Amino acid sequence: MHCRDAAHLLERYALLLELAGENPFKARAFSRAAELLAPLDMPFEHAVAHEAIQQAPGIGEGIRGVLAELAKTGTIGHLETLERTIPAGVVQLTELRGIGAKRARQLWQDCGITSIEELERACRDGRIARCKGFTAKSQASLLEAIAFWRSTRGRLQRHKCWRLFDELRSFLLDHGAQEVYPAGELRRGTEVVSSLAIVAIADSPGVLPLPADFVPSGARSYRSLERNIVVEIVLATPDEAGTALFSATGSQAFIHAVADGASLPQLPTETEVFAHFGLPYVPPELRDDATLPERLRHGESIPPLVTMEQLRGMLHVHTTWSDGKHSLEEMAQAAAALGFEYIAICDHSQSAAYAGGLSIERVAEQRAAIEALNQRGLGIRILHGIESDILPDGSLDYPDDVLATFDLVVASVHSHFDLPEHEQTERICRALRNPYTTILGHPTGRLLLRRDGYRLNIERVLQEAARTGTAIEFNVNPYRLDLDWRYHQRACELGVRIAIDPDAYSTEGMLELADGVTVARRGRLGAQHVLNTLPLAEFTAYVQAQRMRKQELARP
DNA sequence: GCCGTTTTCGGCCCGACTGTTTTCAGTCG
Repeated sequence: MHCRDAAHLLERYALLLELAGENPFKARAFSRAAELLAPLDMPFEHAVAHEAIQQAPGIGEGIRGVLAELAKTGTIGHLETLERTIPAGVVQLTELRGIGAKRARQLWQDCGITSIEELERACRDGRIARCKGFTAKSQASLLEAIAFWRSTRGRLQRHKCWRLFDELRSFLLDHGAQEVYPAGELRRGTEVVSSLAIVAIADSPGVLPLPADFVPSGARSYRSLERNIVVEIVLATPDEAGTALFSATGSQAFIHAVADGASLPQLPTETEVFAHFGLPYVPPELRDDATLPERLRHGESIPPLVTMEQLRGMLHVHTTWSDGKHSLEEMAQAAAALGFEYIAICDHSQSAAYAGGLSIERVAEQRAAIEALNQRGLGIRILHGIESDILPDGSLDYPDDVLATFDLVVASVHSHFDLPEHEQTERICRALRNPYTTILGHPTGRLLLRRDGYRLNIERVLQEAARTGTAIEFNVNPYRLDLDWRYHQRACELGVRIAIDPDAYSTEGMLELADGVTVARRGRLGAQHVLNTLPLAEFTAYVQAQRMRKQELARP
């Protein structure tokens, strides 16, 4: 068992304990153990044998026993018992916004609700409003939460889809496939994925076994509806690999525009498929644009899109100084190993108490720690940044003399999401005018398939960013992918630089940059539009020039 | 369940928001 699977079971255990009415802090203790294990990339059995895990803070006698049981038997007996006593539908209730373990338990025990479908019927019949602790108003908001839940079903954030792809890829490679490629939306870079397409290459694809849940859906394609999203596997020989990949990648409208009614020739590479139709190779990220083939035929060329290799700086990462999982040194070393020239540590600021935000004293201590590491030399330059909360009035979270000590400032909204659009916009614009704001972090605050962004006039924000010379983040956390790629071209038109940031809480989080670059390419970003493609010297000069310019602007 | 003691109980990242049980509990970030 891999550590991440063990962590998954422990999280599940924590949730079921709480649904069973146990002390929430007991559940939290198991949840913390899961958080400890989740980032470890090793077999769970190895991790458990480690002294560092056995003696880690938060791991005591009870949890040690559960870990030992899990390592020995591959399961947790008590968890299995809970799975039998708590209906699966009750567990699912917690997927609704505004429903935690307490309320799910209440709906189950007091109102006899054991699934989301039942809850919906009960809300429509007005029965929930009569339950203790609920009213007509909460009944209405439950219906809203159910509608939102339904609208997000059958779609996955990209990292979850990659996990599913990796699992199926391993299976196919183990069973005789020579190569396995992602296609469809995952390859095109859509921010969420509703159907996963996979192309498996084998000399004799007819004899390739597939997981049991796949049934035929075409001549050489198989489909499963038994996962969170629709999954399609297309089998092809090496000679027809290019065509299979081209077809499975889509979009359908793009394929039609390329082939213009003609049938597709079976060819080994996609480049040959495009050449057959007199076109240059079109990167998958641009293949939602069905008018592109026609424009290419009329002489338009494909813009050069940013690549992972062009990124020089890893901006906006967290460490154990606030709520990150890895130390300053571990994060810096990991970024160095990925070939980055500089890394900007941006832990949370003092108002973010829930995330261990840094007091002014801690800021100074962290600065000294970073200087010491830079003295030692880790093969990467560490910049001292901060992710400063934007306070409700639009000011930043430290006085100017403290802000001036940072090498850069990412300013982000983490509270008061519900301001009216005009107030929220003005709040953010005020933060943009702050001379020390280098980058506006996750500009809309959306969490994909979880919550919409705050109400905001994005055009006004982009214009103020342009006027003040402030960069805007493209936060590649798979839940965020914020600023939405649809606004990237507008930002570029206005001359606003985009910072492609991992917002990583662990060294693994840094790896999400590569996939984030795929999504950024969808917004047609080129290296020249991206702030952190600048070499270190130019980056620091940019920050200095930006501060001076803003101070000029601030003068009456 | 874990932890640290003003050591064997009483806290548990902290503040905002929401709805309503009008004085707080549940949820969220």
